[in-house]
Amino acid sequence: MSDASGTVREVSPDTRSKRRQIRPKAERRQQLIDATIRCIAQHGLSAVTMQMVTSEAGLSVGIANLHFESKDNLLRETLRFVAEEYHSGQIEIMEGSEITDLGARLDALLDFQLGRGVTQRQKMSVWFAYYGEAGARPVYQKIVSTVDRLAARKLEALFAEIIREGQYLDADPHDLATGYSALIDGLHLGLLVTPRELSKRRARSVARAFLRRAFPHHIR
Amino acid sequence: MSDASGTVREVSPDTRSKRRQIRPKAERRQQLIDATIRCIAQHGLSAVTMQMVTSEAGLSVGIANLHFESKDNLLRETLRFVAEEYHSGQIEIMEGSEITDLGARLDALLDFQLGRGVTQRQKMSVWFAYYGEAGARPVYQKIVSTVDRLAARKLEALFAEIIREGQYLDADPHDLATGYSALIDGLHLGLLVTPRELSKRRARSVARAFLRRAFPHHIR
DNA sequence: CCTCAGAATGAATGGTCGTTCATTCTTGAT
DNA sequence: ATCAAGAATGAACGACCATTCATTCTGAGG
Repeated sequence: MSDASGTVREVSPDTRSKRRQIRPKAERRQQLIDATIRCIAQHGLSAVTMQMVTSEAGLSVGIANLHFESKDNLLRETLRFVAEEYHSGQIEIMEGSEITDLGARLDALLDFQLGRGVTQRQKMSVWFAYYGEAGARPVYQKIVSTVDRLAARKLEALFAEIIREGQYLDADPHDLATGYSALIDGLHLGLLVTPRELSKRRARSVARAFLRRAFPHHIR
Repeated sequence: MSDASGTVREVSPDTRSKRRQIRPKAERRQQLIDATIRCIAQHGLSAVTMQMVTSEAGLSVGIANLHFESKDNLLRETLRFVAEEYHSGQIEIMEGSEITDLGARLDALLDFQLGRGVTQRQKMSVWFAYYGEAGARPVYQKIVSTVDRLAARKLEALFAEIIREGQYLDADPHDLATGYSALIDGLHLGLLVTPRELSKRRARSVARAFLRRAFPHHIR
């Protein structure tokens, strides 16, 4: 459990140095954000303390307030990082020019949204920890909705293209995009809260079924 | 500042009764759970304190530890209450014998899930506040998954009935039920986090579109 | 080799939290 | 009217939190 006690040592004798290291500000900030993500995933947002985060990062307590002005700020920046990572990943796929086939592009998006990178417990925990507080904290709402809006627009545009290409009548790209995004969110939630009853494999199959019913000519 | 010393007295000793009231244990417990729900919705789970909850309930600090043994226990019981309220509402609709038409029953379910009672910000906030911590707290996972499982089974059975009645080929009730539940969860999330971009009206239309694509003969 | 700007440290601080329990008060039975 | 049972109170306590800042240490530039 507690490898902090020293049971698990750094292997390389070089890096093991307890000598204090001076590193550029940007690097330390990222180091602390990464540690914060791990702490939220392991202990829950409400149990995260500055001591916890800084010791997880292998640094001293004071450093968090040196690079971020406060705990509040650290948490805000951590949310911003996770949100932007997720949404920029989506947008990259939707804007990328390597994939020309629309069906294949949709598949790539689904792979990203329910693939290894995103559905790691760590990231999902952070994601929903903030969602849980969003109702009471407008700041969180703003951070999420800002990046969300752009991705939603891009998804809607992709769907519109597919609808045109497939001649799908009475299919509204706006509603379909909203439904698909909600479905993915809900599946993430299921993977987090009831992992016993929902495997990643099945989550992907469920999402794919949604797309197949909407765009039968493009999916499978 | 120091009105505790007695400088500010009750004005009208008769009507302004701050007289302490003795009530049965069950009533006090519910009173505290209700107050907890309001506090979580307003301040976020991580900001909730015992003082906050008890003063919201109009009672003294000590009372929470009298009726629940600890804060942890109060929070657990609050989650259990909200979870059971939501799921028993669903099950009542799915088991009820007043509605015989399967399409109408589906509509009633959707009305409940995205209607006034459930999508009040208060309830949604509580819901997702706990989901956010669920990754780190197995107790929460257990509470949710226990009630969830029963509702999921009932939904699956309803879907199976509809599929049989409508002769919907290659429609898997299990996958459809998972997808529908995830969609509803995702829509709740959207209503909570980005209420500006998703109205209740549109959320219902999106969910209805899902059901229509799956069961075209039953919905609309 | 020396210097010093500023990165890193961690003991100390003040504030807030959950919890306790001696005391007060209410109610129903006597 | 009296009393006992126990519900309700809130001041007090100890623990732990975020934040500060005097001090130590580092490494690039001279």
